[in-house]
Amino acid sequence: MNPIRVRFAPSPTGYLHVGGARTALYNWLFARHHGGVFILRIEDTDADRSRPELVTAILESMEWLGLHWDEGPYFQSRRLDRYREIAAQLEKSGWAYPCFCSTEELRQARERAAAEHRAWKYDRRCLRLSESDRARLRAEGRPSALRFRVPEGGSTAFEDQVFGRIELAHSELEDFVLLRSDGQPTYHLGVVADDLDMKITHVIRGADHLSNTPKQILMYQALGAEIPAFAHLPLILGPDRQRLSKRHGATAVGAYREQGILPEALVNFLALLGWTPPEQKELLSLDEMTAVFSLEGVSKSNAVFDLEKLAWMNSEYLRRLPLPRLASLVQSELESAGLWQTAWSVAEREEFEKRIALLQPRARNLKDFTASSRAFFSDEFEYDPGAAKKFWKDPALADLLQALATRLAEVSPFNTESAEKCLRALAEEKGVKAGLLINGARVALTGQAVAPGIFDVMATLGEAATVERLDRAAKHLAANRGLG
RNA sequence: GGCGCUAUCGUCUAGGGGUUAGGACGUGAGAUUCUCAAUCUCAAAACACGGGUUCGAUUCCCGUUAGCGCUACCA
Repeated sequence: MNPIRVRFAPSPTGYLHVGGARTALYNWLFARHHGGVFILRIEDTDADRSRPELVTAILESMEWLGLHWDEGPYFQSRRLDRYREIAAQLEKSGWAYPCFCSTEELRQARERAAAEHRAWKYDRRCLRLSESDRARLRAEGRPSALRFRVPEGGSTAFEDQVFGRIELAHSELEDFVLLRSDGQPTYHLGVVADDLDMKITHVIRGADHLSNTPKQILMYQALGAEIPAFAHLPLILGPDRQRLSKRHGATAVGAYREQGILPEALVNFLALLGWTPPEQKELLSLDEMTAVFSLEGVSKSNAVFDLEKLAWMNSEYLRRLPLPRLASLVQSELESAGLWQTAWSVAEREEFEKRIALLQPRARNLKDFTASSRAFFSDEFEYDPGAAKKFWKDPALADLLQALATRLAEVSPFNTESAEKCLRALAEEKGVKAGLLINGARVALTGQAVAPGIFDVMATLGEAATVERLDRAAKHLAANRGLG
């Protein structure tokens, strides 16, 4: 009867990274699959590390991925009174107590223990303080944090939707801090209070919180509240099996966007990192995933982020992209590369789309259009040295390309077929292999060793540009030959 | 160190008491060919180790090892 409510709760201490994005995605899919509500919450209780501008960046990345939220974003920084209220409730019922120990003395105690290879946890000395001790310390102006009182014996267990039964002895837990001495709530207080108030039914988050869960369950119990279901997700690792971090290169969602990755490709790739759809289908849209998503398909072991597979998936999506959408994406690329010519936006839109259609089957990412395919959108391009070395070796090429330019200038109508007929006739006449002319022309027309079929390139570029570029290359070759 | 979790090709994974251990990415070979990609065909590639349980374990149990996580007045 209870509607399903889930949340994604990033903290604005960095950009949205791929691990967070996957957590958001699974929450989103779970909500959509069950017709539930997906809530976005910003956990910005760490005033020192939280940066407001990162909130905007995170929201943008979510939108870009297509993960729209139904409620929020809620900000923890705006709910401080509520946390203090809950803290007070816990203190009143004896589940929490003030701690006057300074962070400095605690740090020293911890270090001493570590040096002696002793396990250490807070010794609860402040729990033993009498009312009068507390009153005295307060009168002295000693600041205090509020600690949760973990039950002495026994253990707390729960049934994780992914990992199964998890149990932790209370002796392993220390009396953790709920409220810092400056009155700011800690993560544990924030999450529990929010998940409670927001009526979250399923907490789906990274497995790094697995060991935190018993603490939170203890808090739910202390508050007499209903405990939500938990589902922890295996972590995403770098190629060295270490937790993904900056030194692995791009980890932020935005960085992949900048590299020319399509959001649907990234989403699909991330979905498969730790989840297997029925039938093991690889390419799925958000809608298809929604239809079959289930926590049962989630894996228990960490997954390595494989850039190669992402690149492959991106090319699959790029090839399937409807032309108008691809065209507008390429337009943005060209604009930011300073290659956009406004004329294309109106009269020559069709011409523009023809070029994109020609390039589309080979594109691996959006950047290809402004990099290796630059010659299709600008007359200013360089001859790739590797390409020239590979296909411009033959000294006869200067004359051959010049002849080709001359011949092609007379072809009418000029199209794929007529251009091919013309080139092959010339090759035969000169007694050279067509490939020599073809590959030589490829470098002349595109500057690259790799490009679509040369006759399609010619037809797409048009007669004037084709002739001009062949002529230019012939002169370039002749000049360089002269220099020996 | 303590506690927790995990363990199938290089990577993502399917499977599960008896299978030629399946798929995808990547890799290699071939076909095609004007380059490259795509496409098609083929190939190499895995049950971490040791004990049990069992007629039979990759699968179930225990241990070892390894990896990861937690062990903060970070989240």
